[in-house]
Amino acid sequence: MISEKPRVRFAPSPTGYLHVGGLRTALYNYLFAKKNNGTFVLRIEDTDRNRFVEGAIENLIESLKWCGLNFDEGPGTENKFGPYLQSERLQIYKKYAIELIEKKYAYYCFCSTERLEKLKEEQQKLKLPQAKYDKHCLNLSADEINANLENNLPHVIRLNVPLNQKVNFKDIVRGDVEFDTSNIDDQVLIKSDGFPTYHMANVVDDHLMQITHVIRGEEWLSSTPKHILLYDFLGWEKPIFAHLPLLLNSDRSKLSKRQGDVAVEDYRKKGYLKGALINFVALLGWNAGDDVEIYNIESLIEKFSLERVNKAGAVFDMDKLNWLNAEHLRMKSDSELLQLLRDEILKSEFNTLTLPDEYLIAIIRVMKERVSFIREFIDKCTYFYKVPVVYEEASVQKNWKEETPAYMNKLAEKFAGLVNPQKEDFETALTEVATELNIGKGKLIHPLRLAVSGVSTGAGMFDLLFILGKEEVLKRINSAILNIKQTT
RNA sequence: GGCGCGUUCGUCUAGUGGCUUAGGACGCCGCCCUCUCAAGGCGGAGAUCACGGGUUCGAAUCCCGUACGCGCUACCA
Repeated sequence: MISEKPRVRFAPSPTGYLHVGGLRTALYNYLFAKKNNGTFVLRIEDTDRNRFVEGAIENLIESLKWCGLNFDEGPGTENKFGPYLQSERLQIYKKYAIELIEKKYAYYCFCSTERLEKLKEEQQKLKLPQAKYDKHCLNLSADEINANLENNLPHVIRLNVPLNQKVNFKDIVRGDVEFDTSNIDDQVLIKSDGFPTYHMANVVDDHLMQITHVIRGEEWLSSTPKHILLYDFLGWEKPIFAHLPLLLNSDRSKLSKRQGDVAVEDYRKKGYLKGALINFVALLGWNAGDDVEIYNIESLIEKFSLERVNKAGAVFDMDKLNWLNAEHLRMKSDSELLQLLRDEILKSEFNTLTLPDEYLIAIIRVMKERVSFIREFIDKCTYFYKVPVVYEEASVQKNWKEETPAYMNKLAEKFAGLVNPQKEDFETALTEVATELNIGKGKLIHPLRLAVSGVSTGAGMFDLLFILGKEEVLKRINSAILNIKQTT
């Protein structure tokens, strides 16, 4: 446990949807906060006007909420640390940028993109280890700067990175990391449109919002020294860093849209349960050190620790997600499943049917062990929703023999005599018929299943009969006798 | 190219110097259960712990090097 209450943030840029990698980052932040009685902040890093996407923020928050990762502070919550949209904090960044300029830790740069490009080209031609800004504008006189500013010359503000210094920090996941400032460019802090870059905004906000732990993706590890410099120049206390391993495609490249679904909403639409998605994503890069694989959010909060986060990237394995989905589905109560199934029916071809709760719950009970997705309570047993019109060819060949119609007639007769039959009554009746005909029960069960369901797989035979009810069963048997054509 | 990070079964991982003939999970295969399909139970195949050197009585575990992968190298985040 952390003694002081930690404050962590999930700081996505609103590019249109919540990426599963982002979900994992958000989740670890959330778990860490909840575990340590801390605060989970959502901050929107919308400082790139070129990448503005209409509705992206709403969509992001919607996905987060669906997953159950509710933030304590963020857009819409009134708090002394707001606003939480960086685009609404421009003056704040400007203020600190000016402070840095006054301390000579930053400077105005009036270089044109043309000059910058030319500089880069020349440096590449010289095969320099890397292209860096040449600090040209650092040498401008005060008069020149003022004149340029007065003439409204386009400009940026750059970080004045010192040469030949070591910057090191301790990362919770990676241990000690060290960089040489000679490899760090004079990063733009404030762009010519007045917006800050990520580096400036994230440091200023993390400080002002009193963030204690910066938990983010590994792609930020390389720019952390710039942030360290900024904290030092501004005289601020640094947060603790934890850089998370990346999520990967099956070919070990960074998880991308090209190779499958990456948005949380995609998985939601495909029918994954939020509990399963969370469980799965939590285990991608973290484990408690034991053999437990199934978690709900509470148990994750209880067990989570940043120290047990792995260093290496993890491949997103759909097979395991599917298995987890089935496990989570089975953990749900009948009434929870009923609600989910009703939602699913509304979206299906059976949305006009009036189905009583007891009927659907009966289906849920017999199909629960046979499905991985809610939609399969429909797709894997459509015979509960409609009369079979086609009969599975392979099963017809295997089970529908010359004598079968006679057997089925006999069964139908026996069933017809039953009064308000329960599951066991159907079973007894079938056993009697088998005995009378002097055949094995299988000789009746298989063709009966085909006649009643049209397929060869599914719920137990007598469950099936009971759920459908005597009248429906009789109808289907008779219809099958008329419609199934023997193939032999 | 430079800088940084990483590397245990196909995949997610356990492992922090002797308990390890490297354990679990998903997937795969087989058997059992059984009216089918599942679920469940049992079992199997699957990792020379990237490679090469050290340190040590002893290394997947510590050190060095190499290879490979990934990330960053923007007035994108």
